[in-house]
This record gives sequence, structure tokens and C-alpha cells, in this order.
Amino acid sequence: MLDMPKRDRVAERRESTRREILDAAWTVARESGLATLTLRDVASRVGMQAPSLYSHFASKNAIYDGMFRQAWEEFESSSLAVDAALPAHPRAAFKQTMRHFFEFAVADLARYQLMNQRILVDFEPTTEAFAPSVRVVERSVQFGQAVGISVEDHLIVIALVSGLINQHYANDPGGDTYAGLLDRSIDMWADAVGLPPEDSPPAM
Amino acid sequence: MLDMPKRDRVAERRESTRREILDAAWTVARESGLATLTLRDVASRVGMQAPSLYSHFASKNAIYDGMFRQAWEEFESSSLAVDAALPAHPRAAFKQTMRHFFEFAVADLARYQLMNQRILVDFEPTTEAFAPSVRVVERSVQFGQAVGISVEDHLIVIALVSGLINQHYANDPGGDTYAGLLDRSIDMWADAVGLPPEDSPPAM
DNA sequence: GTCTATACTGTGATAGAC
DNA sequence: GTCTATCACAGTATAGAC
Repeated sequence: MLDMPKRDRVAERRESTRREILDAAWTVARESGLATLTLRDVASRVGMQAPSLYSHFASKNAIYDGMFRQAWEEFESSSLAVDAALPAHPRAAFKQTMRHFFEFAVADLARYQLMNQRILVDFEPTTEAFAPSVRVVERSVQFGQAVGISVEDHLIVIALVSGLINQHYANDPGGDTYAGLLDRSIDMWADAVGLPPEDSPPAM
Repeated sequence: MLDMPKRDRVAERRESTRREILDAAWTVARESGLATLTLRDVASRVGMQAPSLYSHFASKNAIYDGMFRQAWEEFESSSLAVDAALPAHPRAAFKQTMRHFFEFAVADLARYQLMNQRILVDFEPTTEAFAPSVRVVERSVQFGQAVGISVEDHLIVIALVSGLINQHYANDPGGDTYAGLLDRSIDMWADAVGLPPEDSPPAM
């Protein structure tokens, strides 16, 4: 007999329903706001009654937890893709990863609020849902240290980009004012922490 | 007869009740979160039933509007006080105003969320409530331009500080990690935009 | 196992008595 | 101006059909 994994059609269907519900929850969150999302709206979008959701998620916060995990897994995998084709110059590499962070955040307000802001007061992500977020931050800090950036200076550049994202949503949603300030901001920071300019030969 | 303003005891009492309600709303917002504040909690704190609030505010959002205006008026007046005793060196002056901004934001999460973040999806401040906020931003930009800072670079430093505030609340609430990064961050920016170091003589 | 039906509590808001 | 009563709708939970 071949040692291949047996398909569990019941489990597959269950998982597929969970994903459908999460997809619907994202749609509703984008339309009516993350915090004001209602289970009735989510249920009706997948053709169910609200109480039926409880067969698949233990609570509304469990749905948020699934969304939180999805969002960070998506960011992690897209970050890995970006990192795979990173420029040799550290400064250019930082610009690229930070622009990726900025654009991912700016593409979806509900997702950004869930991932990075504590607007859901009684929601705390579970350890498993939090794991991809921890991995992303660790990878980013390690990359910085590999090119001589201290942890403190790394915190500053992340704060800088997250501030640009903030101001984008607060003052210019849909515009490109803050996207246009991104490279100049990163250059300011890179100059200060001693990263060589992009037209200089790579070290070693 | 003396031409003194007549006291309107009815209007005075009305205004005082409104302030009482707003004070109670702040307390509740700090305890249970800005978005999950309930009218019943606010009412019971001032010894009323929830519907009675509607004699003083047209809706829950009207209460948020009053709070929004209070918060920005408070920030405006404290900013004027700070500006009155500003150091002569532009760099030191920036450090001081930005630290004031940071500390005001970090002192009260509910207030910061109401003032600077769009977590209340269906709340839009009225023009009158928005006015002090506009004045504060205008004053700040004008000060920057007076010492040779472009509007774009001014947007960057505001984004930088707002990012530090963000990260403080997200990663180190109650701690002082990000407060400790403030001066170094401002110095990075000041170096990049060409503000002279603090130990240099003031220009002219 | 998954769904429908139904009920419970709590929310913002309104109507009308006093 | 404050109250009681009430409404529509939210999240949550259980019972029971299939």
C-alpha cells in the first residue's frame, strides 16, 4: 500500500466553509467597518442564519481571530516573496520592504486596523493566530542587524512607516501624498543610521 | 444702569449639565473603551436615565462631537502655553513641541483615538468641533515655514511622531521605550532637513 | 453534524406622561 | 427636564428537526 495521506472529505468541507465565512466577514468588514461588523450580515452573505455560524466558530471574536491569522499569514508570505528578490544594497532593500509594508497596509483599512491597531477592545488574538506576526517581526529585525542596524533604529524606521500609514488614512485616504513621502523618509533615516547611498558599491 | 452682560441662569445651568455629561462620557470611555461606551453608563454616572441625555445632546455622536471639540481645545491651549516659552534654537523648539504632542497623545488612549484615529466609523466631527484642530495644524506648519521647513518635511516629522505614538500603544503601553526614541528620531529628521545642531549659535 | 426556530440580554433612539 | 414604556436590532445561546 502507498503511504499517502487519506483525504478526509468531511474535514475538507468544514475547512472550506470556515474559509467562506471568513471571506464574507472580510467583505462585510470593508463595507461596514471592522468593529461594527454584525454576525447577521456575515451569515446572510454565505446564505445562512446567524446562529449557524456558531457551528463553525465559537464566537464573534473567534471569527476575528481567524481573520487576524489570515491577514498576518498573507503578509508573511508576500514578505517572503519580496525578500526573495531583494536588491543588494541595504538601503534599496529597506526601501523595498518598507514600501511593501506601506502598500499592504494602505490597500485595506479594515485589515490594517485588525493587524496593527487595538480598536477591538475585547479581542485578544490567540497564540496560534499571533505566531505569523511574531515571525515577520523577527525576520525583519534580523535582516536589520545583518546590515548593522541596531534594534532601536529598527524600531524607529518601523514607527516612521507606520506613522505615514496613519497620516495617509487620517488625512489623505485614497490619495498618494504619503506614498510620495516614503522614499524621502527612508533616505533621511538611512542617512542617519549610516547606510551607504544607493549609488555606492556594495560592501564586500 | 451699568452695561454689564446679563446672566442667563437657565443657559448657565444647561451648559453646566452638558459639561457634566461630557465629563462622565470621558470617564466611561477611559474605562470601557471609546467605541463601546454606552449611553446608559454615561447617564447613570450623572444620576439620570439614558433617554434624558437626549434633552442635552441630539445623539450619541453629538456627545462624541462635544468630546472631540473639548479635546482639541485642550490641546490647542496647552500648545499655546508651550509655544510661549519655546527655546531659541529651532531644533530644540521642534523637540519641545513634538514631545508635547507625544505626551499629550500618550496620556489618554481614548482621547488620542477620538482626536487622531477614525475608529468611530459613523462619526464625523462638525465644522465647529473641527475648528481648533485646523488652527493647531496651521500654527504648526507656519512655525515650520518660518524656520525654513517645507510643508512636505513638516508632514514627515508629524508622521514620525504619530508613528512613535502608535507603536507605543501597540507594543509598549505604559512603558517608556518610544518616549526614549523621540529625541533621537527628531535629531535624525532635523539633520536631514538642515536644522543646525543645538550647540551652534542661533542664526541672526 | 448542520441547520432553523426561538429566546435572552443589552444597545441607541423615540413617544408621551408629568 | 426627567421620567417610564417601548421599539428595532445587536450578540449570544439552546432546543430540536433532519
